[in-house]
Amino acid sequence: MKKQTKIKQVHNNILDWFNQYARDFPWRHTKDPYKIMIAEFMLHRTRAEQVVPVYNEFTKKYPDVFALVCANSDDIRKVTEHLGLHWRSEHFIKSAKYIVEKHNGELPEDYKDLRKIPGIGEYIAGAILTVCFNKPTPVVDSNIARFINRFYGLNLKGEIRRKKEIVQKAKEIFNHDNPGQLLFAMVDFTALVCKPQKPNCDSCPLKFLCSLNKEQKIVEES
DNA sequence: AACGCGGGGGT
DNA sequence: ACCCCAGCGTT
Repeated sequence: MKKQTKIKQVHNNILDWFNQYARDFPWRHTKDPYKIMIAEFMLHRTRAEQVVPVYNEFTKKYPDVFALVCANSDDIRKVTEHLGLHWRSEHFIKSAKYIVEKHNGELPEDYKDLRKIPGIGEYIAGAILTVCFNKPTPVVDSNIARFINRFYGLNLKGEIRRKKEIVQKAKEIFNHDNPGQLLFAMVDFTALVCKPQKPNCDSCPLKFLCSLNKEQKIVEES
């Protein structure tokens, strides 16, 4: 068997796992950056299953940024209100106006330009770059941060998401020829296996590489 | 670095 | 009764 780097094994094991256990969501069938942006606004601190019907209604009603920019703000609010975080409905309106005015309705492919769009932060910018434009970019949500902290035994505490060590590891992980698929795989893996509480270490495809597994150190040393 | 936002589902 | 969720903007 060919020797692989650790990061290659992480990629292979995660993607093999993903082939079998991937969740299916409507925004995973498009690379339209507008729709990815809409999905990510809705997924902000909100469960994916809860977003599905809202996303479907929203994208049917406002299929592109030009439809959205013409929309009535009360109508937008009605579609999105039962997602909670009510102030988010302003993001839909402000981002659409900004994209039409500054970018002629096209989402930019540049990180700094994406970050200037109202409501788009580090995570959403990274998600758009990886999923829509296939540009390797470190994408760190709270789940991926937790995974990195565990897997590499960093033992960081507090607000770890933006810490240098976490971002550096994320950079290595997302340096991949299909970073968008890797993001979806990481999201599902950290939601279903490497969960916040009671992770399913027994069925984990990375258990023999993980710092939580004490046997791993023996394997490495032998 | 830390906090508020928020309804809804899981445990 | 908690805890957590594909984060962002502000302090």
